[in-house]
Amino acid sequence: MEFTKPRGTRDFLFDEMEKRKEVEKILRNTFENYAYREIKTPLFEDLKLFTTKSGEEIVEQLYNFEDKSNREISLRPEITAPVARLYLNELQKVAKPIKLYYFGSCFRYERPQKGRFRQFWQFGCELIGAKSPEGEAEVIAMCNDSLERLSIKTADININHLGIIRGLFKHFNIDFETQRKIMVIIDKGDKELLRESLNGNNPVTSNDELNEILLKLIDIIGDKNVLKDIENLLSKYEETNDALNEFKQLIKSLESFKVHNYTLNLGVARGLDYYTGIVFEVYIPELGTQKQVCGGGTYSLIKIFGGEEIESTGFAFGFDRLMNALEELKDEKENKSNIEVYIAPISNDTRQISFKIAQNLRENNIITEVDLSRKKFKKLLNHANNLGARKVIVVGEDELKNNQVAIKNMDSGDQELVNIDKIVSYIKED
RNA sequence: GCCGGGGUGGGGUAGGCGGUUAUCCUACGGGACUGUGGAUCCUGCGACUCGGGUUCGAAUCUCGGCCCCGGCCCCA
Repeated sequence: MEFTKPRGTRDFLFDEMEKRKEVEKILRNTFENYAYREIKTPLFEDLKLFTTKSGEEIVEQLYNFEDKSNREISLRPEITAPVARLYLNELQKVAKPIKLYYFGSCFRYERPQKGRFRQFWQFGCELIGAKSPEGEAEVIAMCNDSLERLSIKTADININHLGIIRGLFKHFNIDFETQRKIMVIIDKGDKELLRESLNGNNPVTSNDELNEILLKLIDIIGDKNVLKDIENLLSKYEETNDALNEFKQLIKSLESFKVHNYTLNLGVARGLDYYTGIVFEVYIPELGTQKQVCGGGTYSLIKIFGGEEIESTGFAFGFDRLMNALEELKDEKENKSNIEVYIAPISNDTRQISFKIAQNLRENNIITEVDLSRKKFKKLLNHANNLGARKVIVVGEDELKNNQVAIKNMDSGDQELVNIDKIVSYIKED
């Protein structure tokens, strides 16, 4: 074969697109139900937009290039930064809070593996300028709602408040560089590595008291009852009070928003310093190594791009991983075709009338296929069967003399004569 | 960027210590069957990922590229 698709990309065929559209529809309905409205940003942006947000190191994971006027351009690796840019360009004077959502593909030059592609889709949202625990709670509620509507029951939402650990850093006067190192290690979720990094031969910080608290903190995972443990642990560090209070309010609001399926997990972190409030991640254990299907949190990103200080809470689903999860979790139900009616003209003389019947059905939103290949009648039934059509309309001369056609139910094999004028109502009734 | 396993008709596969025409299933086309499907039979179409090497001879052995599947790194 001459051409193959580029590494890490995929073609989607009919059945798969059908499923993806269904998921997309559910997510759109959910987000719009919470009064979010859709935006769309370019597939490529100035390279600087992404390096400013994430550092020069990410260039090696970007699809970047110089355009014909020597502009440094990059395909977008995510949509948060473009949204922040859009906000600065267009939305600064719009009444807050602003709710927006997006769905589009992103590009990363990475090694493909399970749940990771070079072109992939993100479905995400931003709540801009509503920094409050209840704002964060509603965002999480919408995330939870999305998963429920997709019938994903094994998803686990892990929530943390980074203000807590930042309060500790402040208390112990930890410099930014060290903070960042610790955050990165916590983010990895590797407790052994953390222990080694704090207590080993070459510790990132020599503050024993801090180390001990950190090691205890990241072990705290559980439902809202672990709040007490956290409070006990932090009672003497008043720099953590504000964050802890916000955290408690968040949890209270979560209950009001009817979110019960969540885990408080002080081990969820982010390596980047613009996260200011809660962070959360959703895992689906069945997915294996790339089990994270969603990440989000509250951050102050816009200031980095030169805007006024404003906080935003958002998250994005890895759309392809959601699809993987649904595939993984689906119960064995057969892939039913959506073709409702197949029209089989018995002879060449009945073709034209068959097309008229087809158009009539389609005008009534009945998914209809009609033979266009001039196959023999027997083959037509075979084909209709392979397509999974529910009903076949047999258009033959004998019946047409009485202004009738035969409609065959492909499940039962039964067949009835129906007047041509009654076809639509006959199909709809069934 | 690193480590492993792979790549045979459209889809799924057998063969693999080199040796005639590369196996089977399925799909697709035609037919047995002049207007009734999922069956049967016949028949047609159609493949060794690419390039170099070893050899009289490579799907098979060897090296490299590309791609796929796992995993590591990374994950904004």
